[in-house]
Amino acid sequence: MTTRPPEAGPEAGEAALLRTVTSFDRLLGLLRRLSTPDGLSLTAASTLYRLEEFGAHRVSDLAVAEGVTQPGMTQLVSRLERDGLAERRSDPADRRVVAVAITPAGRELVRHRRRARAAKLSELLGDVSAEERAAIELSLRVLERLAAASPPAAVPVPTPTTTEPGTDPAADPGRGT
Amino acid sequence: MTTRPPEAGPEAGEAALLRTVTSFDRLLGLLRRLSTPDGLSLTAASTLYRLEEFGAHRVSDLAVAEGVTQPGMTQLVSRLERDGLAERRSDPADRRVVAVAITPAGRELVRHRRRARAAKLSELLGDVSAEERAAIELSLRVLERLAAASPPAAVPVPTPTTTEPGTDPAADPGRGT
DNA sequence: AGTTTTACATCACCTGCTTATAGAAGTGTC
DNA sequence: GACACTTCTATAAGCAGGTGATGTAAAACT
Repeated sequence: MTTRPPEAGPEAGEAALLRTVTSFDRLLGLLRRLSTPDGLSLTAASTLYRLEEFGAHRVSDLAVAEGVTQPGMTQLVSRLERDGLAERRSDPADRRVVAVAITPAGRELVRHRRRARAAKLSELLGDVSAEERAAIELSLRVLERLAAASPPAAVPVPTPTTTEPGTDPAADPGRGT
Repeated sequence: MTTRPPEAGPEAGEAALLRTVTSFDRLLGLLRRLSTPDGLSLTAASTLYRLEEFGAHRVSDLAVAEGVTQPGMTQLVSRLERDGLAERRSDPADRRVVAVAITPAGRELVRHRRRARAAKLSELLGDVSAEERAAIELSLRVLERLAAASPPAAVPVPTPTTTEPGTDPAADPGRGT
């Protein structure tokens, strides 16, 4: 662990990449330690966050965005609906489409979860320097951006209206291609 | 998204923390996109990495280190053993204990996986600036360190010998408390 | 109108965890 | 040195959350 500046040689970057990959594969273990007892799986939480931030989505767009198959997302939406956290709305313009939207209860749970996990994360970051903390915050945002931009471009609702995202019950779930 | 220096006010850190938590919960989706077809779950990969880097571990230590229950780890070890990637050795000093060690085939697979995922990650990081890339590398190492240090301190084998870690078949899997 | 494509749901199945419990081996007590 | 107690791993039963294959209805093409 030499304190190598980022502009080191190219093969040094190669070695660092291998280390980074290892750390990557260990992330799930860390996520498990942050677990909160709200009964929400990681995919469920991420989906709810998305619905809250960007408004209604069609099922297939959610599937791509979360990196699961369409049947998997259909089932997840069914679970969310059963628990009152999301709801299905039919699109009058295209009756094949289902628009999935978050419910007030879903919003409430998202708020609670965010706070609970923030507290846990804050505790976990107790011994971390401000510099490292800043690096974590930056890199997680970058990684999130990468996830959104990667393979088949899972672009959420383009929010064509000027309403608050996710608050418009008639938000157009048009596909994001 | 102002380019705020890390020494900003305390309540600004609070808001950033909430964003960070959200990104955190989305990490699984990103991990799914990196998937390689080697049939290794994230926990399995992380466990193999650990065995490769730090040598033999007892089952319960692995369970703590990976954040799963002891029966869960017993089953994972059984799967690894069935696939020839790890093996159980009995500890003559304490016959309750099982020392789990990686096999040559396991090492081989770890090498392949690391390279395959490094290639995928490298591709994913194509548009990322060197600065952001350095932040990612740093933060992942910090997060890995945090995971290792958090709850009941899952310290691996102290490697009392001077042999290459993980290459000594008789590495003492003494508990790390 | 007939074919093809798109969008979602359903089905059967599997992996990877969980909790509860059992069993075997070490440890401390008297 | 027999007893209770603790520690370590394994087993059993069950559930959540995925997958791939397929069904069904609506839209789009020609």
